[in-house]
Amino acid sequence: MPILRPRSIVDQVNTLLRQRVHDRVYPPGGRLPSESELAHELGVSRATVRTVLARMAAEGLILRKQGDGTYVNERIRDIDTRYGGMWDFSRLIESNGFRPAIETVTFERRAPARQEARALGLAGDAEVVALVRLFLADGRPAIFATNVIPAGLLRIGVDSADGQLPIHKFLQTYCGEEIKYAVSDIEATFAPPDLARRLTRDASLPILRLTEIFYNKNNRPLVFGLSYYDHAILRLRLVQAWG
Amino acid sequence: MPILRPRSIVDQVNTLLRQRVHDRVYPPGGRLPSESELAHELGVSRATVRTVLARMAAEGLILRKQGDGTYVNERIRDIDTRYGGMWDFSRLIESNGFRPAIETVTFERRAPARQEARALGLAGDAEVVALVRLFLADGRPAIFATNVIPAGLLRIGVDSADGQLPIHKFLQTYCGEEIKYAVSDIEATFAPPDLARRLTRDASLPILRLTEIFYNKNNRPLVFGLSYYDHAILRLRLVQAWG
DNA sequence: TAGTGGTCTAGACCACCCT
DNA sequence: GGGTGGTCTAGACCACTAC
Repeated sequence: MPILRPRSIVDQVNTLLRQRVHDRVYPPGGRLPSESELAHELGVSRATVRTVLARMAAEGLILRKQGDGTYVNERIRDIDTRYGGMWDFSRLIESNGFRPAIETVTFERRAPARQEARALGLAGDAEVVALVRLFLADGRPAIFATNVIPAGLLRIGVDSADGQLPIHKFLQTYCGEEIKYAVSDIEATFAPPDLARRLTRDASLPILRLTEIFYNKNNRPLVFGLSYYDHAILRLRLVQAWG
Repeated sequence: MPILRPRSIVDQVNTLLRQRVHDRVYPPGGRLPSESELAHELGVSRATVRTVLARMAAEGLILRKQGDGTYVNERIRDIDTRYGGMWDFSRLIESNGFRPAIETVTFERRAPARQEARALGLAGDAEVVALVRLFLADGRPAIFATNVIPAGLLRIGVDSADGQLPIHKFLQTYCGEEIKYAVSDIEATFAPPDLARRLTRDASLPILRLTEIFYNKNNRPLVFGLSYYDHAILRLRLVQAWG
C-alpha cells in the first residue's frame, strides 16, 4: 500500500508556478513577481521560492536577470523538459502537440537475451518480463519500445498488470521500486524489417535507436529499454540551460 | 576587458568535491562525509554544501540516501555531464577516453543560408561568420561541426580569432556574450558525400545530426550549429537523474 | 537510539540594473 | 536610490535508516 504523504511545500510551489506559466497568468515573455513578492503571497520563505525558480531556470522555462527580474521564456513554454521528460513517451507525444495512444504488442515472461541479461546483471537462469509497445501520435506509429524487467522484481502476475502505464509508474505500482537515474545511448541505425512494417516506414530510411538502463538509488538495474524513435513524426529535442 | 571576480564559495566547493571524486579521495561506491562534517571541514554552512551535493546528484554523480548517507556512483564516475557536457566536443572526446584535436576546415565571413538566417533571426542583408571544424578522437574524425554567428556580434576580424576555442569560450572572448541556454534537435540521417569523405566513413551508413541554437539571457540567438556525429567512434550518452 | 539527509525559515549582505 | 536577483549563514524540525 503506497503511503500518502503531504506534498512538500517546494513541490506545491513548483506545481503552482508551472501552472501559472502554462495558463499564461505569467504571459510568454512577461515578468514574474519578484522573489520577495512571491514568498509573501504564498506564505513561504524566499529560499523556498528560489529552489523552485532555480529548477525552472535549469530547464530554460524562465530566464533570470540579476538586478532586473525573472521572465517567462516564450521559446520553451511548450517543451516539456520536466520530470519524466523524454522518458515518458506519452507525455512527449502530447507535448509535441499530438494525441497519444499505446498499443501493446507483447507482454510476456521469458528468458532474457544476452544483452538484456548483461545490462540487468542477471544470472544464467533468471527470467525477465518483457513489455513491447507501440506509441502512436494522432494514430500514427511514432515509437517502438521494448522494456525488460527482471521477473523477480514483479510482485504480481503479468496478466494482472496494466501495460498502459509509463515505465516509472509501472515500477512504482508493481515492483515498489523508484527510478533514481537513467543512462541512455543514442544511435542512428536502420529499423529491422518487421519493425519498419509496424512503424509504416520506409526501411531504407535511418531511424534513431535509444538504448537505456534505469537504476534505483541502490544502483540496482531495474529496466533495460530499447526504443526506435521515428523523428520524422516526433522531434527529439533537448534543452540545456546554464548559470 | 573581462572583470575578474572572486569565485563564489559554492563554485569552489563544487570544484573541490568533484576533484575528490575524480581523484578517488572518495572512492567509487564509497561514502562521502556527512553534510555537517563537510560544512565544518570546509568552514561553510550546510546549505552551501547541500547546493553542491544537489548539483552532483542531479547529474547522477552521487547517490543520496536519506537516513544513510551520500555515495559515489561508480557507474557515472567517468561520464562528463558537467557544464559544457555534450556541447563541448573536445571535452566530450576526452571523457570518452580519447585525445582530442581540432582541424579547422573553413573560417569565413559570408551571407547566411536561409536556414541560418531564420534560426538567427537575421534581416536580408546581414552577414554571418561561419566556423567549420572537424573534431578528431585519437586522430580519427568523429564530429563535423558548423557554427554560424551573426557577423555583427564579432568585435574583431575573422583573421585574428582563435578557431580552436570551444564555442562558448569563443563567444565570451570575441563577442562578450554568455550562452544561457541551448535547444538541440537530434536526427538520424546520411552524411553528405563530401562530408562522409572527411569522416572517412561509409556514406551508406546512417549518422547522427545535431541541429542546435544557442541563446543568451535576453533570448537573442547567438549561434546556429549543425553537427554530424559519428557514434561508431563516440558514444552519445545522456544521464538523467530524478528526486 | 543516534545519525543521516530532507525541508524550511529568517535574515544578512552583495552585485547589478533601471530611472 | 530603490528594487531585483545572487550568495551565504545559522539554526530548527522532520523522516528515514542502520544498529
